[in-house]
Amino acid sequence: MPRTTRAARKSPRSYHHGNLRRALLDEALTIIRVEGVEGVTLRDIGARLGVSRTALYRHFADKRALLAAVATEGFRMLRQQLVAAWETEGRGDPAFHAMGVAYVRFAVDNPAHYRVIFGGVVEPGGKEPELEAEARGAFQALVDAVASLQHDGVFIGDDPLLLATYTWALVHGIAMLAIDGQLPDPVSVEELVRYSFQRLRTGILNAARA
Amino acid sequence: MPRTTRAARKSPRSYHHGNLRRALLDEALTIIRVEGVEGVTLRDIGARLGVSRTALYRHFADKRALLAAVATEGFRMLRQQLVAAWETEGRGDPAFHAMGVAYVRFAVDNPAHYRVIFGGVVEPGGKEPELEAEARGAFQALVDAVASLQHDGVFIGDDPLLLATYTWALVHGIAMLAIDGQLPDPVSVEELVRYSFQRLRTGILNAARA
DNA sequence: CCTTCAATGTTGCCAGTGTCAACATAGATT
DNA sequence: AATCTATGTTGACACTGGCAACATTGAAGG
Repeated sequence: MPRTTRAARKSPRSYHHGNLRRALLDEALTIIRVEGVEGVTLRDIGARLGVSRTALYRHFADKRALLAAVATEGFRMLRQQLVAAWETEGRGDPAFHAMGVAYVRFAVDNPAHYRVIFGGVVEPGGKEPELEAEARGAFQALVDAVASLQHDGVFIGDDPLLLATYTWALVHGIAMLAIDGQLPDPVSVEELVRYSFQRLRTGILNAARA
Repeated sequence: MPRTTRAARKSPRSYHHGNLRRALLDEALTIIRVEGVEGVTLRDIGARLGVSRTALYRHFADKRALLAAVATEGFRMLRQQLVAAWETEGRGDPAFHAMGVAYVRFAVDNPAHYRVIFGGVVEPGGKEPELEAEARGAFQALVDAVASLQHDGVFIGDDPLLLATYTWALVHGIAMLAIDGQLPDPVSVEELVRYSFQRLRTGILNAARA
């Protein structure tokens, strides 16, 4: 006869959790949101889920792998936001601006998560193929938009990869400075984004070419 | 009679080090360069200097304070590089480009150090007045250059603070993507910097205004 | 010169961390 | 019903940052 119900928090099953991997990911993300990456502790995650501290090792190689999975999910969410903004706003010139706003907003709304993705916590070198694929996917959304606007004659006909990387660096830099609290005093994120896209367009738009 | 010479590694004095604060900073920076921030250990630093593991607490409040000092020095070095490029190249239009190149080069040459400065390890919120001052100083070098070029009629007459922040976000974004290994495959840092400044200028230069 | 004292460095100790090895249990397969 | 594999647990270990108490030094003041 089994001891007591000994029910875990999540699932009705007692010993086997059923979907622990998913639960671990969600819990890790919750902690990251509230306390930042530093607050993530394998023991704490286990305790919150009513599970042992090493249960995690049946689903992730180590702590780094867990954070890599969190980063992977971050790239996926980011891509969804970007594509949504692009499609919703009509895949045109204003949609490109909306993409930029959505990008920066994602970082500002999820600063700790964004830092897990880009803060050097996990590197895209060789290992973690899923992470690399998802990263490429997010970037591809931007490249596609750029290529589309080039095709419509809105943007100049430079190498779309270079052009997309250029704009990516810009929004990434804005996002990073913003979540690091490094923006000079009277400058707000919204103001900076608005101004940056204004200046960016003047350099990118075909009409600006003499 | 004193035991033995018991000489530490640095100074001829035995018990008192003489300039331990400086030595701690240098050693921390050396470790950061080689192993990254994760490799920094109070015990290891102490051992390398032939000093106890807690000797550090007579010169820094805690580990965070040590890293904040490293970041402060990083800002100082960065500002020196920027000013040097600006002055050496003649304070003109090409000098601005040289500043950008120097900025990205600093990050690429000292990736781990750069991440200590901007990676959210230490925040510029309230505490650490020296860090904030040095951060402001580095940014001011950029603002001064922008204002100078505006005065000479090379750049458009927008708010210099906004314009400077815009260019800063761009080089910061390039630097971050580069040291994170996130640049898409065939794009090199040098190529991206060159292209970005080309595009940036077309947006910034007064001549580009219809 | 001798005493006193603040600055600086040391040792003992603690809670907390990631991770491994050995073991326990459950659910699926035969 | 017996067996096997996936999944979860317990016990241990080395390592970390940090505190309290103690030790040593060089300088200041009589």
